[in-house]
Amino acid sequence: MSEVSVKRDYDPGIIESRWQRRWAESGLYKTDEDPAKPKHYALTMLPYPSGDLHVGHWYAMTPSDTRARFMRMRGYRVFFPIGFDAFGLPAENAAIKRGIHPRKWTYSNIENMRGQLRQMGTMFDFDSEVVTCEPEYYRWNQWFFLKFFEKGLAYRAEVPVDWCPNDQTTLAREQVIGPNRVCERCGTPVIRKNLRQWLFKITDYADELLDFSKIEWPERVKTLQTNWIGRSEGAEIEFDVPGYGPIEVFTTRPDTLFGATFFVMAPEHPAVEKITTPEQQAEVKSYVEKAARMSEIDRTDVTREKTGVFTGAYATNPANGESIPIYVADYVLMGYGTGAIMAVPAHDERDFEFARQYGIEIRPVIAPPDWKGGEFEEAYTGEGTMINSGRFDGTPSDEGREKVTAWLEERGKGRHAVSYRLRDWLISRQRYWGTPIPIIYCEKCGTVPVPEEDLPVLLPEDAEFTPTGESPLKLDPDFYNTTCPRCGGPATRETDTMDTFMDSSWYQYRYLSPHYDEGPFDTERGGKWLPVDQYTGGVEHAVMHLLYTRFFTKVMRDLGLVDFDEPMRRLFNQGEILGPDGNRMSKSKGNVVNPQEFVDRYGADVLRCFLMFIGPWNEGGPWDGKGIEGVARFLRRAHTLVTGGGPSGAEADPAEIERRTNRTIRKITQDIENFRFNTAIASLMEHTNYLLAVRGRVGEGEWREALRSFVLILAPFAPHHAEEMWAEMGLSYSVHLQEWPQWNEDLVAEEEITLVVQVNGRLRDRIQAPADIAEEDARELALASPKVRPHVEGKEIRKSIYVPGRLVNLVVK
RNA sequence: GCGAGAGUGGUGGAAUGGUAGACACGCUAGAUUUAGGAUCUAGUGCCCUAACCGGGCGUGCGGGUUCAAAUCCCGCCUCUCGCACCA
Repeated sequence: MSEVSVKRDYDPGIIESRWQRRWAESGLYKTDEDPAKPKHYALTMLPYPSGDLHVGHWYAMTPSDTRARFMRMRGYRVFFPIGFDAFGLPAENAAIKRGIHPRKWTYSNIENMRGQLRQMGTMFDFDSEVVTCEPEYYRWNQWFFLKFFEKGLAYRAEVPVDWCPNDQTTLAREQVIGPNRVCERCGTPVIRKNLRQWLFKITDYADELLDFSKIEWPERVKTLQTNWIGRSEGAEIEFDVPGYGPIEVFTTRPDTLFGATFFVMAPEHPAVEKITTPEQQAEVKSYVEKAARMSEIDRTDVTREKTGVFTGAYATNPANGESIPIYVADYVLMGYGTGAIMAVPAHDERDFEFARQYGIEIRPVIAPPDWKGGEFEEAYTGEGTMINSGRFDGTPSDEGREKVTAWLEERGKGRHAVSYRLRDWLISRQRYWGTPIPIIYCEKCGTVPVPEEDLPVLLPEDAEFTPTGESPLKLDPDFYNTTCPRCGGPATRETDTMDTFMDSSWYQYRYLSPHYDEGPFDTERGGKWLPVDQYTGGVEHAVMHLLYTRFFTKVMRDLGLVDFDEPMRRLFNQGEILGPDGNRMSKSKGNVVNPQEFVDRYGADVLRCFLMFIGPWNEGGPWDGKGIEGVARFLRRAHTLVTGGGPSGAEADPAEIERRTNRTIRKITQDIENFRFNTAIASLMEHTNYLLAVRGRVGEGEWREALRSFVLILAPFAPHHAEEMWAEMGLSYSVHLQEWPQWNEDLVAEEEITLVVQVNGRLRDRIQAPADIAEEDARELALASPKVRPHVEGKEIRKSIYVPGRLVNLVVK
């Protein structure tokens, strides 16, 4: 068979779609439920149906698929589902722009992407597909909301919230990104508003969320979540303000209490107005107003000089009875602790800076080790010995923290306290395309949850959804006006919809029984598959989706729905594939790479393998399509192994073929286990090159055996090619139902090795030697080398190091 | 400022104490071809040498440990990401 006809033989357009059809017809990827096999739930993050699958989807999904296929061949029953995160803003924005309904836009995208997902050649179980904008799905969002409400985990409160002026909705704290505080979706800087909103009490689970002992997740994600939760331990201390009453502060350093020489309140603190003396009223008022006008970005700019205003009032330090001045300053934030602090300039950098500026006493109360007395040039924040602290003088500061707290507690002036940076999860959104919050407001009965049997509260199809800043559902009288389920009187519905992160917090459970209508999922089936064994997705969701879904699972456990604590046992973060210009791919930058043209030209297998080959999966990087030719060549050459000339002789060493095959099986197995797809492909290439080199010089039996193993280990990477080759070898359908080949460690070992000879650590020669050569023999061999001799002649050999099977290093002088 | 990750040929990358640059891209030469493409063969870190034989240098920079360092330790530089007045 000539090379030309071989080339025509593998036409990806024909061959790939033919196998895809056959796979679908034969139900090859229907989930294997065989209870005798160990289970493996592999999950890739729920994609948003944005229109077309872009190369980023391929990058995220196909290596996951490769690993799922591998697990299946290794004897696991594998559940590998897919679905669509179908609610959310882009649908609405597109709908507004094009004048079509968000549902229509979303479904046509889903339709489109379903076809493209099949083109990828994945083993997704499409029967388990979940579409989150379906009433049969969001009904259970509402059900969860009701359960949360019953448990006191869902509540409504007027809170300062982040508002995106572009998307015209509130955002959760996690969805405000970076120092510039921009919207996670659109990049617009957010503004502050006070609104009555629904929140989930994720803070109740803060401590448990800090415990990662039951999961194998990347350190990076665990650190991000830990920092996000921001637990700090300390004390709440009451400072009395004569004529007003006690005001509480939170501090992590109660041991420095005696050094508090002033007191600061956040401009938003509700007591500010009440404690301010008449003479200071005007100045304080103008400062507070200025702070309110200032943007969040300016307000939190750390390089800015500290500013503040004296209120005229004084607070009493409960430790020593001293009166200290109360300031209003914007470096104290209302959103953390109690919104008021005791300022200890000697031992806090910010307080130090402020005290210098306003000429306030800086009194050391913790003596640094080796301190000789004298003024502080900067705040000392480390540990030391307590001084100027009355009865506590001489106490080490770390001990002092507990002792001072206990002392305050005895006198009813303070207590041990823990503070978190984590805020409750704000779930209200003032947009149309989301899950209606199942709450009814009745004048007589107040806030009434929609009874479970009335779910789902359907999202009206014909609402006017152009954003106005108000919830669109408010403008739909048929939706808005209702009757109270309790008293039957006139009532109105909650018109906000839920954050779409609600949908993705529990979708992995719904996949198990997407049409189940007696609960969010069939718990019996859950017992057979849960929890997720291997999750893969981008790190950008570390403190959003990945925190929310852990929270959800813990609540679900407390509701008795699951009997474990963590949703996903293992997590792997793949990197992000960037545009050719090194920037994130986006339509506006015009740097989006469309996978379709590569699929058309080379086929899905080539694109899959190329994406796995370009580098370590966790690193991502800019797209550079040039190297794809190399992968195309590799698969073409691999294919010619079965179509090209067969065995015609037996000159090649059969042991060598066996050894190489075993070694490659071992390498590929270990690489897939460790997500090192790039080196796996490299060794497949190497093995292909070797097999091509010995083709025609191999006995029939060895050749077939070598090819069989090769096709099996190729199968997870290039499923179409492998299937085609398998069929061409006359083997029975399907390669994907075969068992993963075993390697034999004894057959991997080399009989002969390249012995490296160094003199004083410098490479001088390489000598072929038996693998089990003894030290003396190796040294003798080395000394006999004509390349080595000039470097050792006339010199004393002081030492020789022998690394068995690798090298000899002669140390001479 | 704090925390994490990274820095290796023209390019993507491999090697986690023992042959630096596997595997590819690209490039050069040759074969095949009317030509181009495709394919095949050989070469390809840099420098000295006409070439060979040799040799030297080389993993961001500087030092150290070791028979031996891209890899371990100390100090610095650069880039990327995250957090950032959190009391």
